[in-house]
Amino acid sequence: MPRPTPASPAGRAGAGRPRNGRPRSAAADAAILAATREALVELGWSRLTLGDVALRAGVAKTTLYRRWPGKNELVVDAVAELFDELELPDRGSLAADIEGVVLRFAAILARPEARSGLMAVVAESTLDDSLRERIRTSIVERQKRLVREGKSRAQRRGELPPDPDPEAADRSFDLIFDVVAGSVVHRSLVSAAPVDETWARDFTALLLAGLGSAPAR
Amino acid sequence: MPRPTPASPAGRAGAGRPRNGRPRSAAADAAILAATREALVELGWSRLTLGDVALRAGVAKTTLYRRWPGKNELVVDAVAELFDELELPDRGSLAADIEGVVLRFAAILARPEARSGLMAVVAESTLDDSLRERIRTSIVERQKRLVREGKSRAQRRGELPPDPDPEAADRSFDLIFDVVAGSVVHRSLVSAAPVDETWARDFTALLLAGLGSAPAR
Amino acid sequence: MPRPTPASPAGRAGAGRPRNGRPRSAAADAAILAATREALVELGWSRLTLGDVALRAGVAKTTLYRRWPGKNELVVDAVAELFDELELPDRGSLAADIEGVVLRFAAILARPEARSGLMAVVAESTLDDSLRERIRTSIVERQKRLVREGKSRAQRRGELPPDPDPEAADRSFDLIFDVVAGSVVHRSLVSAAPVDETWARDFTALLLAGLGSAPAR
Amino acid sequence: MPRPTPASPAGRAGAGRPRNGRPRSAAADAAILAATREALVELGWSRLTLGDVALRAGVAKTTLYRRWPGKNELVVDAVAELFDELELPDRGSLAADIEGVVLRFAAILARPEARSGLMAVVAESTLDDSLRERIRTSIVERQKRLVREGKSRAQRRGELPPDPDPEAADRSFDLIFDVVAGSVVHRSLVSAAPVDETWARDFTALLLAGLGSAPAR
DNA sequence: TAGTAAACGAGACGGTACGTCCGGTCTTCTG
DNA sequence: CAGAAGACCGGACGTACCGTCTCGTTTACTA
Repeated sequence: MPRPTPASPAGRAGAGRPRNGRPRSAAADAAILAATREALVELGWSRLTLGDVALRAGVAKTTLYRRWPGKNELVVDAVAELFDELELPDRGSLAADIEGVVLRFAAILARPEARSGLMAVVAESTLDDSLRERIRTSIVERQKRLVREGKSRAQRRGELPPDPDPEAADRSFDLIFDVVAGSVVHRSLVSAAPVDETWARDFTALLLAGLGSAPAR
Repeated sequence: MPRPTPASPAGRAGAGRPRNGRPRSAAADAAILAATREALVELGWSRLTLGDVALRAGVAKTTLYRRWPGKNELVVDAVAELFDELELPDRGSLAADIEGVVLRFAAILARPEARSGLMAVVAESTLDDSLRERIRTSIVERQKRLVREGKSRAQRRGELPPDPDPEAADRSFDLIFDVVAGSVVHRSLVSAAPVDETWARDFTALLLAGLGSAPAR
Repeated sequence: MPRPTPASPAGRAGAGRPRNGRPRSAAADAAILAATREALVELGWSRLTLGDVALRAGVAKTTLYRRWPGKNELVVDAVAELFDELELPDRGSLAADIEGVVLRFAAILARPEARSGLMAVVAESTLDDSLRERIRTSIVERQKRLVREGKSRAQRRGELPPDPDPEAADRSFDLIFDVVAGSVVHRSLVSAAPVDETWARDFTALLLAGLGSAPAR
Repeated sequence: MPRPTPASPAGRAGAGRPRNGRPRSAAADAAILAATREALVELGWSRLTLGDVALRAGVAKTTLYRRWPGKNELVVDAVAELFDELELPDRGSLAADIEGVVLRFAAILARPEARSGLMAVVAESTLDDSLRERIRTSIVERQKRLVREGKSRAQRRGELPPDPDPEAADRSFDLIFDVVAGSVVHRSLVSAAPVDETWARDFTALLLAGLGSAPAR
């Protein structure tokens, strides 16, 4: 969680600025993000109020606006922290690894703060490029590490061939990420059906079969 | 679109009710839904206001509330109409059919009123079961017809075996729907990358390979 | 109190406008002005809050802002009503009439809502011409009637000569008004000393002696 | 102006306290009072903010609060300085002396910082006794010297009889002060009419005639 | 053809949240 | 230790929408 002071002006680098004046309270950041998640659970995105978040965090509204420009940015940061706990333990085979990550991802999506927060900011991002970028860097790119690790682990095991063509590798890489993340999200949020072991096994079977013969073009 | 008067009290059936009094203007419904889509394009879900929709539609706020209970329900109905134009022309092979529907689906998602409207109501539905149900019946179930038709068409062509076990058939049916819809949505809204012919071909290859050996278990 | 709807766009004339829509609640106006005076008593001008006034009046803040542009205008109207109760009963002689009006005027100024309200809006009016105008028409001009009546009554009694030169009459008229009102206000608000019968008698003696020989020039 | 450091804890007198540490900047006091008057001119009392005063004075808010308890007290001190420049040059006759002081007093009231500052603190003082006391000692009592001097000068010239009864003398003294100050203030701030030589002459005539026969009771 | 009942436009209503601003206090670093 | 800087809490500001309500008006069907 070493996410930098959220609203800091991009990059922020090291301690150059804060020479004068009272420094910002470090505790406030954590309290605000925690309060945001708590409010998301109880109220959902649309009924969530910055005044209410400030109240829960024991902080003045001013403090909140000093650090985040608005509700969307705050929610992105609050939700991003949830996904940092995703890990990919080595279960011995590619199939088991995939099933594992699918179930863990679904477990996070089962939490109300993730469900409503994530979808709402994605919706907002359709008309706000800076917000989309914030989501991409804070959440999406951050989790591609899981696909990356699973793949190289499988290559070490010999379950997948090494990448001959780096360009094609990239393409299949992005494809897999979209298929895995998209399918799980759709199943759990839109179809509103459980992502249980049965579904995970079926999905993994489909994906592995596709992967095996997919070298595409 | 023969969608029934939206806020009508479920069922409704034959014209038993409207015995006397001025009937509801049929034009108003269409004007309101069109105005809603227009406002979604310009403002996105969160900045869209019902007062503004009423103004654009040349209608009083009262009229709007007489027909829909709130913003979410209105947006669901406005967006649902967009998806009714999805068709599945017979392109001669299962692969071509899948590529076709993926591209058409992506084309709809490329329209701003669909992007922000759809994701926003999905987000809202995480804490509102009746809204989720409305989405399911108005949008999701409605489009499963495409998968159903593509599948039976492929079975007629002999590209897919007939369903031996109806229970397993249902499972694979839902799985395919989530994979197709979820992957396209994730690619276009979250990854913010284009769903072009290259991607559609790659995705179709992966899916078909998986389908071939999927009955697994 | 036939004071017109306060925020009405100047003049307003008769009932031409309110053809459409729900009409404004007449009761709300009275409740708001009463609540304003109540709050002035308890809090004074600077601690008085429009939100608090709305709360006391059992009215939404919006309603308040729909009728008055701001705190100053509201307070002017609330205070103006207080001065409408000033009367000038005929006590038989000019001296007795003056003493009477001085005491009644002082009695109004002794009420906290008048003290702090009046001075505060006068202070604000030093940088706001429209506010000064509002004070002039709503309060000052309104009360000149007292001087006018007292004077003509005295002329009828033969205590004062009839006005030969109307221009000089105007000048002495304004002078008397400023001297009476200014002295009483200064005594009671700045010097913070009581305007009792003794003071009223002394002041009246001074004024009458001055009046007798004042036509000067 | 040798007014002592305003917020100093009453009395204190000689340099007993400031034994060690950095001494308070003497320049800061003057800068703050000047900035206050400047802000009063531009903004009026209600829009004047302490943060803005500190900024104009080139001083931190902390420094300001160390010396004055709040906005009202600061404004009283800033306005009080303005009235110290009132003098009463000997113009040879009582009538000329009165006309002179009336015009000079009006000239000060014509300055925006005096107009809005003075009336605003008077308004505030209606619910704050300590503020009223501060106004009385800093402004009102201070200027009674003018009436005192004019009166004894007139007695020396033989224009007024010596005071036989000291109690009655006091009463007429206060009365004259309220009439002069009150009339000028009311004419210039409430009636918003000019206090020019014509008005000053009319007013003086009225006052002198009243004074001549006023020994009251 | 008249009556009647509902839908309609307009807009005021009580509320809630917004994002900003200011008042006073506090905490840090510099002189 | 005074002072500059600025973050902090609290709370009012004036605005924008919400969803409801009350009007006067219009438009069909029914009697």
